[in-house]
Amino acid sequence: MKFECQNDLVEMSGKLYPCTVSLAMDIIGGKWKTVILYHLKDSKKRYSELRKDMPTVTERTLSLQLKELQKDGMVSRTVYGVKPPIRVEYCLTDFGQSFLPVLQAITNWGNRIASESAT
Amino acid sequence: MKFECQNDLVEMSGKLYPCTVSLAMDIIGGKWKTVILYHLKDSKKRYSELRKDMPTVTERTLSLQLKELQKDGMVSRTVYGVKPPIRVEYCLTDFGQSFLPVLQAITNWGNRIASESAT
DNA sequence: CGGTATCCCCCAAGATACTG
DNA sequence: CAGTATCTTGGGGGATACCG
Repeated sequence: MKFECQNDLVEMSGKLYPCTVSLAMDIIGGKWKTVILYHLKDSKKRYSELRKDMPTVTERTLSLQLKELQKDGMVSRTVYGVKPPIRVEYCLTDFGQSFLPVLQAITNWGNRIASESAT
Repeated sequence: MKFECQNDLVEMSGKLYPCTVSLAMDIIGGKWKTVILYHLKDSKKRYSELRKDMPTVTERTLSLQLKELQKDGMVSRTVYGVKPPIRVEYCLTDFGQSFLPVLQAITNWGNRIASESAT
């Protein structure tokens, strides 16, 4: 299995990374981002649906992480209505979709760890 | 692209995770772990070689992250010699090797981001 | 050579209350 | 319904000096 990352300094949105692996991890790192992306992988979801999918994340954190995912172009946010109760839907962008192969690899690996340790 | 994670509470080494994606990210999350694993993917490396590969990480952090990777069974540490100067080699374990497909996916994705933004 | 020890700072993330 | 506002805390990570 041979593969290489771009192993020079990379600049992106004003940040410097030692390599492209580092850059990628800055976008999807943190405790919750991949979990959010996982729950958006097959369909758009409302905010309240994400909360049900992830009962252990706080509102504040979910909100902040969604904002960062938007800022990085991974997720889009669409508002329906203007007076409360409004409806907000989150959806993977095309760029977010490009992450799906990575997410699948992470998911497979995580499943394998859990099942092997359950032996 | 259809795939599912084990979406129940998972327990691992005394920690509780909401799903297996979360579990996987706890092992490889953080600023440096994937970068370290990247530099170990093809061959074992000495501590000093890793330092050269990653000039922007501090000694303390490199040391701490290597310890966590060992604790999680991703990396093995072998010491040669007993009196300074000693030689220490770090190497992916079999479990660490199982992470390579994920690392490859992350690498490809990171490269793609960097090249597309460089347009 | 391959690390620790020490000190410090920032901020990710939790808890809880409140709002347009 | 879909979030902010506030406050708090743990610990990840940096800088630097030192050690077996």
